[in-house]
Amino acid sequence: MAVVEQNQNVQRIFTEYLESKGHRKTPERFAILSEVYAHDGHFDIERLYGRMKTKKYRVSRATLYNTMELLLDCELVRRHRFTDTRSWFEKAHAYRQHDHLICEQCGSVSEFCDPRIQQIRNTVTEVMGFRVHHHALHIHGTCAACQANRKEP
Amino acid sequence: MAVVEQNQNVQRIFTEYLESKGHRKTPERFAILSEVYAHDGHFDIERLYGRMKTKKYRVSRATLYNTMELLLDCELVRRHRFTDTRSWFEKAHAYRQHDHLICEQCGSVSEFCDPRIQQIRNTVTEVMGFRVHHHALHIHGTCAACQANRKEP
DNA sequence: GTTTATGCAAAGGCTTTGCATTTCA
DNA sequence: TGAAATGCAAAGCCTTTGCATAAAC
Repeated sequence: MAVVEQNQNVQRIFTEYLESKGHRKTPERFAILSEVYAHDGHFDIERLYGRMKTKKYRVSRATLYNTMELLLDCELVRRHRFTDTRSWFEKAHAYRQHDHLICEQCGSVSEFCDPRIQQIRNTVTEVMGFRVHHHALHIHGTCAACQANRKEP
Repeated sequence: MAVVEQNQNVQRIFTEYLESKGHRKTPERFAILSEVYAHDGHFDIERLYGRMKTKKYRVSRATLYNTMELLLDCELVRRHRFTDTRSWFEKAHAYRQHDHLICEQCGSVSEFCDPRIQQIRNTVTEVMGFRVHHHALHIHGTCAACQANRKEP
């Protein structure tokens, strides 16, 4: 899917969400959504703030926090808590389901997919009656690069 | 394994760890370890502080934070980041491997086991060369009780 | 006797809140 | 016009840090 096309798609989803909830369609909200979808990978609020500040659109941190809540609610964005206390986000659409490998040496976060996780989700619903909304599998350890750099970490 | 027996076991592990690292064997550190192992389930620093304060042994929050780092390092304790920013801990020994179901309605955290997660860990190592240390699988959704309470959350 | 750990209070970092101003509907 | 969102700054919460005092070795 082309970038422009995807952008139109998520803007439409966000518009419908805002209308259904009776929220206002402010330019700040759409500028934030657009900036979020302009990049791949993870980001925190400060990085998003910096990007918008330097580029084109200046918004307050408060509005960033507020808008991220909306984007989380309509599932256009996902939130992660990795090892530090702050929140990390990533766009949720046009990104297949994936999980994360977190290197304890260099702090890098990489992605992987495994279909068995879906089976586990199904089992949890069947056996425990838990209605699954989403999941996060974080695998901590040492990435291949760090293993190569020093033999005994 | 009896509680007293388990306590002796983890105290021995902690002693050996402290000696190997050249750290001092202070009474505060062992009191904290003992209190951590006196309860099941998850706790945050404030709860641990409260328990020790009311009961018998008063330690500073700074010492709690410092000691938890030691207990994490020797793997007598595990740290979790659930939905809020603070850290949650639980004792690591005499607790079989398990993962967590987090209810988005009531905030309750329950546990489950699934052997397929071990297979996923093995695959990550084989395919991506990532040396796994530990993992955390968090499944978010609605618990059975909350589904029963209100049909449409 | 040294060196490390503790305890207290202050400082830090991320996030939330309060309120005046602006803006969408 | 009236209600809601923005922006700024202050406050909150959890955590880390600095430093004097106490204690382990």
